[in-house]
Amino acid sequence: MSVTMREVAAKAGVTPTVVSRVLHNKATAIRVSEATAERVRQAAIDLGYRVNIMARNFRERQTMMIGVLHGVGFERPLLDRGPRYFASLMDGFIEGAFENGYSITLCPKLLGQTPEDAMSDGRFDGLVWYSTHPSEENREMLRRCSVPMVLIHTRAAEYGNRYPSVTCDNDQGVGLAIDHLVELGHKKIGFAYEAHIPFSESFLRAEAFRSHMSRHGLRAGECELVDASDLDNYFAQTPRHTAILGHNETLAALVMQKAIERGISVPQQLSVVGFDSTAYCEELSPKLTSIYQPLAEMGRDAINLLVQSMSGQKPDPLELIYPCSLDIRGSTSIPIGE
Amino acid sequence: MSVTMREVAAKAGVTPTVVSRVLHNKATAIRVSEATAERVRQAAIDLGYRVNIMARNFRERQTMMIGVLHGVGFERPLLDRGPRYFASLMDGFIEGAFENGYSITLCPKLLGQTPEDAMSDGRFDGLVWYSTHPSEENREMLRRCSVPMVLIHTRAAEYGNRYPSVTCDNDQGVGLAIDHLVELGHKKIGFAYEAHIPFSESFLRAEAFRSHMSRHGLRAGECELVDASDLDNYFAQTPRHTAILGHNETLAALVMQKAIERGISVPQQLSVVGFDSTAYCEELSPKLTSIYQPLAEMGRDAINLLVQSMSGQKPDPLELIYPCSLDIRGSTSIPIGE
DNA sequence: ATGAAAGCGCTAACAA
DNA sequence: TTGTTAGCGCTTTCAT
Repeated sequence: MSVTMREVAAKAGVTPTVVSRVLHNKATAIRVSEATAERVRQAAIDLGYRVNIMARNFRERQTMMIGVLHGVGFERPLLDRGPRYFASLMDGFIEGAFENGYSITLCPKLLGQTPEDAMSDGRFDGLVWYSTHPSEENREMLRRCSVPMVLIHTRAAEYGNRYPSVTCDNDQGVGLAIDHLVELGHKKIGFAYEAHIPFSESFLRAEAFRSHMSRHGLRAGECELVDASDLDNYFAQTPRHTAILGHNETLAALVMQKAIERGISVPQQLSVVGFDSTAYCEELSPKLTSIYQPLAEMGRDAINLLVQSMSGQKPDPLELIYPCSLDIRGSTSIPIGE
Repeated sequence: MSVTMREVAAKAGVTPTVVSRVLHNKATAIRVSEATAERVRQAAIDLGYRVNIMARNFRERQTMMIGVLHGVGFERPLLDRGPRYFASLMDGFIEGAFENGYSITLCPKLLGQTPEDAMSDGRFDGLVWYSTHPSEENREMLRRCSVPMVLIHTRAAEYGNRYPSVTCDNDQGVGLAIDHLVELGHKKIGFAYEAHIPFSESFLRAEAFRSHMSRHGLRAGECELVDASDLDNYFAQTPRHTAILGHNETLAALVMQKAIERGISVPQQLSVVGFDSTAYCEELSPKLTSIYQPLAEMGRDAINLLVQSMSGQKPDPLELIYPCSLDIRGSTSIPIGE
């Protein structure tokens, strides 16, 4: 197989301990004579020695790997097209991890049978949790997790401040969107979300929706909540809103598509606003007006919090909350006939 | 720390050997009484036991991880915007790896100091090599690599058929582009590439360019090769071509941008064709006509070849070559005044 | 059906 | 300055 430390030691006429010290110890505390050290280094080169990282990781109980549980609780998204939420996050993860000398591993469900296994079997020094689905199953998973973790789109408090978190300011972001629509003259505004998939953030955003609507003296009752899985029904009659805010860019895109299929023109007859504002919004037709959250930056900073946790520090701050902005594109305009 | 096998064994009143057999052996050869097995399983659950994967990997000399050396020999590309070459490949890698129970790790250069380290230190069961930069440094790296690898965009023969490879049919792809331009009526066609970055494929594509030009009886001398790093100069005077084929989508986009900056309209005054045809081509204005290669599929199949290598089989076939097609978009039209 | 023993390659505490 | 020893947690012969 490949060359081990023992062989290098033999060739240099020393013990493996010395080889380890010469090759891998911090320069300060080597305490090996330069002559010996040189002999060892030469032997290592001659033999093409390379440390067995798995042996070392095993002994040191660290892997320099950060795991991203991918597709747990939702479909695995594509990177090369379509909604770019995950791709944006990944860019941030990669940047943050590489800066700190960590690598990023995308981990399928079946690795180690259950996600819990992948989380707790020593494979990773830390984990990124970006599933926004707070099912009992997922909560239980987080509870049992024994490695440092950072939460994205879930507040630290939801899990007893056990893990640091990175979120955007949903309330403020939604406020921007409502303000924009109200300024355009909209009064009948709906909020589309997936009723059967309880994203943590859809509650927050729905709540923000209600509060900002009422701030403008607008109605935001049951009728203003549009179930995304029931859009066909919704559009079967003339929509009861002149504008719809989607819980994320995927949903907003779906709303646009379904509306257009029904012959409802966007933005003339229906304005649509999304949440996320990635490059995907630019690809849609019309281009989607969307609330921007700095996903790549959030991903990078999440890794930095995680790195703090992994090195035993208490992450400071425990929560990072990013303000949103609004990217106005072609999917919003003044409402018809007003 | 976390629960070890020894503790489970103690609780169940057996030895670690038995625990290992019960919990991790293939169902067939367990050879443990059902009563004991049940006791062990219960003890494991009670204690929340989870195998230490690093210990196992170390012993078994396998990691179930596939490494993607990322940004070696080129800038690390973004996933969420811009040229989507790497994102498309990644989608394929992820799909192929997950299907086979492997995870995908993106590995920064600094991991283990040199890329060679990351390649040969036992971290990965296999590697994907998609750097198309055949520098002497890179060649040396491949030579020293001691784990199974699959090459993308580099033919197996370039490295003595030591590794399987996945490529597209560059000649056929370029042929499609030239045919398209000639059909439109173009005669003065240039090929843009980065003269100072010797991508393996730019030689092949340049060669294909020459051969297909001459098939049509068109000139393809030095003047038809446009150095992408010198585009400002090229466009300082009226371009000597009515159409330019870029070595990849990034370059083609750059050609378009530089032309438009100079007030040369695309496609009216200059037709542009790219290579790769990802979603990025749709984002450009005008949308970029481009040679399509099925990157995601290629990535997935590359992993499958790699998995064969990793399991000790000779990959069959050793080379996979994919035909290209041409996606005609808005960046090509009939030449002006002809 | 179960156990004992060895060892994967490395590093660190301790000894010389 | 160098060596000895032990052990990380697991799996696998080889006994019993």
